[in-house]
Amino acid sequence: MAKSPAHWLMKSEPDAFSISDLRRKTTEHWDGVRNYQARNHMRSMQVGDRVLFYHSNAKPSGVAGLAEVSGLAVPDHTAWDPSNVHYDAASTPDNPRWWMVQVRFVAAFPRVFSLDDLRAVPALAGMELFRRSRLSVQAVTAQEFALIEELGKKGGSRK
DNA sequence: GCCAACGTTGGC
DNA sequence: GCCAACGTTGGC
Repeated sequence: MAKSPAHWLMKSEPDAFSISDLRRKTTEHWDGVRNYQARNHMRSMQVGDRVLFYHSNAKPSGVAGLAEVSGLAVPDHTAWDPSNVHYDAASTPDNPRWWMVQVRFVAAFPRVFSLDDLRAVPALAGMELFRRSRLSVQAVTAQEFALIEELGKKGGSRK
């Protein structure tokens, strides 16, 4: 049993699904993840785990707000739909390959705490984000999470 | 739009 | 099991 709550960073392209979308919907399934490491992270998540909602491919990219895990991983049914962009014929209802958790909106930062903002904080220099930039679901430490929560709520730069 | 990083696929 | 080719991610 992992210590609870754990802390995560989850990426979404805001054009597809943003922190504002999550605020409007309150909860949403985090579907479409097609990377094994990211999937494994989701399968280890517990309800109540805390999440940094990260906007990727954005202007600027960075942490846009906070969420929490509100539902354990379940099979990602979008993998079974041939018309879905994330369709994967290798995933079946009998033997699902891809999974998704449910997340719940917690807070939106007044401004995105950008990559530049993150890089400017020495205590965050060890973040996986800087080494594994392509991994869409990452673990963060409780210390990193607390610092970004504090700084993000104050508002990042306007870049 | 470019391109570096890197995960996946498939031939052998 | 190796590794080249290929596709995707994501910052810029």
